[in-house]
Amino acid sequence: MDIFLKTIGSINDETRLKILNFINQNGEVCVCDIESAFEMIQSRVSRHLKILKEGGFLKVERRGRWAFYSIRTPLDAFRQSILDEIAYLELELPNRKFSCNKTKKEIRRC
Amino acid sequence: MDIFLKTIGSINDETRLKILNFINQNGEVCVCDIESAFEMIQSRVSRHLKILKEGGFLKVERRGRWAFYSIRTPLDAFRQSILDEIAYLELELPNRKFSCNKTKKEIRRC
DNA sequence: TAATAATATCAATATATCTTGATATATAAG
DNA sequence: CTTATATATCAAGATATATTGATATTATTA
Repeated sequence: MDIFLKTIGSINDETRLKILNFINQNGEVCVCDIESAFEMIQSRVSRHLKILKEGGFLKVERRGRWAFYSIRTPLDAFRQSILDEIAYLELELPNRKFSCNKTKKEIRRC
Repeated sequence: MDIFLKTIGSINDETRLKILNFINQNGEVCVCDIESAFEMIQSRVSRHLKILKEGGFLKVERRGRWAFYSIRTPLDAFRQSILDEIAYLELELPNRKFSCNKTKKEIRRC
């Protein structure tokens, strides 16, 4: 029950739907990717990512200075059906900007 | 998007999960059935039922003094998957009490 | 080791949602 | 036609969630 409500609560927000869809389309992204693409302040992005992670949709992997967020795999059927439903919504998503200070080598590894 | 958020918002509440599951198990119920089974005041029940209806999970049919709520049919695959997921949660549900003032004839019709 | 960059967390405020009690509406019964 | 019953809606207060700016933490670079 608590897990279910945490899952549902995590997608009960327009900003998080867009972020989740953005990651679903772009694959692994770091916090600053979302920050620059959505033009949101860092603390806001970080908080939303945390909520999506605790909702069971995202996983995070730290490499160097960066925290790379991506869709959790394997994803259970229920969360996958939610993800599919969100993909249908035709949300207006910003383009990825690659604006954080990664070296070419670091970007290549992403 | 707005419809999606309304759907998600409607199940983002412990009380509504229980009410939805109660209706899913008991079939058509009137407001007072939920009122007595859950020992909740009427305005609270009425409000939650409205939200579940607007979330696309319930339909309502007025017969006589009563408003009978039931799972909307046909239910789309996404909402059905949510309903199935909720059924798995093993929520503690109260028993139905049949305590409102229906005549035997009226109860028979339910 | 000091400075910088990326991220996380906290406190304050703003906004949304839930609960309650009061009132409105509609139907049925006396 | 008046009263009672079932339901819906509203306003006020309580609770939860979102946003922002400030600060903390961690890894990297100079």
